[in-house]
Amino acid sequence: MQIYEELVARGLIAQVTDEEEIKELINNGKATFYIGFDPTADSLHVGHFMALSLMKRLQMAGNKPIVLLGGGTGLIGDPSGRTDMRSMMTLETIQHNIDCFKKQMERFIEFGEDKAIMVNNADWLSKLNYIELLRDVGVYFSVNQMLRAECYKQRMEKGLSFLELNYMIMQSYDFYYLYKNYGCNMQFGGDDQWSNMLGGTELIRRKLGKDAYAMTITLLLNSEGKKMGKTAKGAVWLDPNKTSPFEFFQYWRNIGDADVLKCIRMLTFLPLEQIDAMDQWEGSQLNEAKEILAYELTKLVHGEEEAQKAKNTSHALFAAGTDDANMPTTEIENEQLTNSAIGIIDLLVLCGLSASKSEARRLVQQGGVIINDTKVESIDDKITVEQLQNSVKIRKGKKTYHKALMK
RNA sequence: GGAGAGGUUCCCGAGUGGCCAAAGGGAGCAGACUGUAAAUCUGUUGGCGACGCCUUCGCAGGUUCGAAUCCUGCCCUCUCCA
Repeated sequence: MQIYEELVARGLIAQVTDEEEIKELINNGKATFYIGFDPTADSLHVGHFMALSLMKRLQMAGNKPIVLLGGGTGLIGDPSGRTDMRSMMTLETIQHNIDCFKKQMERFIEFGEDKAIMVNNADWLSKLNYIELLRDVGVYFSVNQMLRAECYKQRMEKGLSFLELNYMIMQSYDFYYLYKNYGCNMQFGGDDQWSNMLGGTELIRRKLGKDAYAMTITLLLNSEGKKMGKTAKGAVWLDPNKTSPFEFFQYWRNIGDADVLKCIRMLTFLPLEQIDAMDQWEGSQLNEAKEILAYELTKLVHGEEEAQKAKNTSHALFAAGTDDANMPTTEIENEQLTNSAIGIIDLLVLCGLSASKSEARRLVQQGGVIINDTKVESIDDKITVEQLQNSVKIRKGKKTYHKALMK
């Protein structure tokens, strides 16, 4: 099976500008393609991960990837598919985010001569001259068409600033620039980037009379149509300091039944035959599939050792219910004790298991706190130094475990 | 620039002088049921030294015994006109 066919089989392709041509290019390793990453945060997330895996897949098939860091476009902010404007970032923040991105990317993609290259669009975008740009590039864009673009739909109600409207032009210019200077003939990206990407192919056609291609990756949606890779607290990050390998593992371990196979297919590098075999699984057998998914992804992102650890912790907690060394731990200082003990409410707050004492009280009153396998019955319960010296296992709800011990 | 509408708690959205820490829904959290799933049901969702007190309804002032609600100024958004 060739790479294009594999991408289709994995359900990764959302839209393409010219199927035959793209198939021909990537199946024969003739594509030089780019994917843009705007430095919107100090860590990559699952959406970026998908793009990077696609990049890796194509690289393995002999194509040449260009990672484009959006040092310039990040200054503008992509309005695509958003209901409100992104907050403006300072140059320093953007630079910091770019540095963070670089480090994480090097884990996935091989950079170097004849391998992948990395560029920053600040290098050319920030040098543009307004009047020149308007005359050279601006003429080729129809405002009427831009406003009709799907990605701005939501913004037509809430308001779209001129700054943001220009995002599409910048991204189109990037493609044009890379085409001219790096022979980049293809752009990939999330499906929400479709309009922006078409802007680029159109610009190349109009300015150079050449064809370039674009292809989008299916957005990872769950069976309810919501974007995956997000929790109530925010994105699932690839940075272990923002989302620990265990949390990361658990996120995938707890995926809905209806979404497991799709995720395995789209996100892992497991052979398709093996995945097709899992397709038959039903009911609680899916737990096994979820574990495979969680393990594979944790391995890709955090390495085999961390993946194994996360898996062990998960087993220890949910299967056996015993203690484990990898549990998040809070050390209690002497000053935090009164009469050689600490109230359960204070302890919960201290460990970050509750945002406030009120929340902690509620939690206890609703029977959601278990200490060392015993349910806490009263909000006045105390934990003594002796207990803390041996370490105390706190369980909040069904899935959150924490350990507290004396420093 | 002109005319109109509007900014409410995590989000949507009610409330137009006291009964408002603010309806309803969504989302979250906890409990039951389960397979660490989904669906469903129940409770809960500003803070604290908690039958009380403090902070919150765009921002800053003012009127009043009392303001999310009335007045003044400012900021922001949308719609129509230019």
